[in-house]
Amino acid sequence: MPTPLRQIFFARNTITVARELVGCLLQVTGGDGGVVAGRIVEVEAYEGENDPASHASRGRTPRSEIMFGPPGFAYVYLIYGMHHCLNIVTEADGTAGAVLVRAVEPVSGRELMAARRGLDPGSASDRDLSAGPGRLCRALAIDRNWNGLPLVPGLPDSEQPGTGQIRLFHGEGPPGGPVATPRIGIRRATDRLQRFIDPSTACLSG
DNA sequence: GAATCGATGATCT
DNA sequence: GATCATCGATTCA
Repeated sequence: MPTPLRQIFFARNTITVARELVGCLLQVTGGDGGVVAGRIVEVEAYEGENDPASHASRGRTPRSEIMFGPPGFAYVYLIYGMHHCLNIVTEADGTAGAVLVRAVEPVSGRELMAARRGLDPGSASDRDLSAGPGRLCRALAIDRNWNGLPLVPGLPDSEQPGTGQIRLFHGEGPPGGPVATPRIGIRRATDRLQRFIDPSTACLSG
């Protein structure tokens, strides 16, 4: 396994980080000890107070506080009462920003992902397993207990009960670079091309 | 295959 | 009380 991405990777402009995350490997050790990994194929960049679609757009609140903190931590929240979304905090400490991980292509632990999703591993497509932020969190067994978990080595683990470990590794990006498109499922700032995808995969949401 | 719609709870006004 | 960075079941074709 190559060297994990370190905190300095995330301590940069949110859009730059989002672009460069496409193709990286996401490896998750669940609270149950199961290990799964996927290649990131779809992300969205959410900036701070100048991005109307961002949870940080109205300044610091109990929920958005994590986005203003140091980079390389998980921001996990519940949406529509039933789905979790995984974000990675970006920018320097004090500046808000995060990248939403919207889809991964399963690389290992496919059977465990299918079991967690309640699908038959034989007939489920990669897209069924982990395309879409809610599906992805389900397949990776991530819930809001993981909020605030460090995703990079060298930081003190927050030792949240019932959580595991997330690590990211450099990977092969798309040949022509990631493609920028409008973000999905939002109402504000829909003109911004801040969704980045690997166009060569069938494992995309939306 | 495309369109529609309900579930369900934290967050913010 | 309205909103929401979603998903899956259902309906119609």
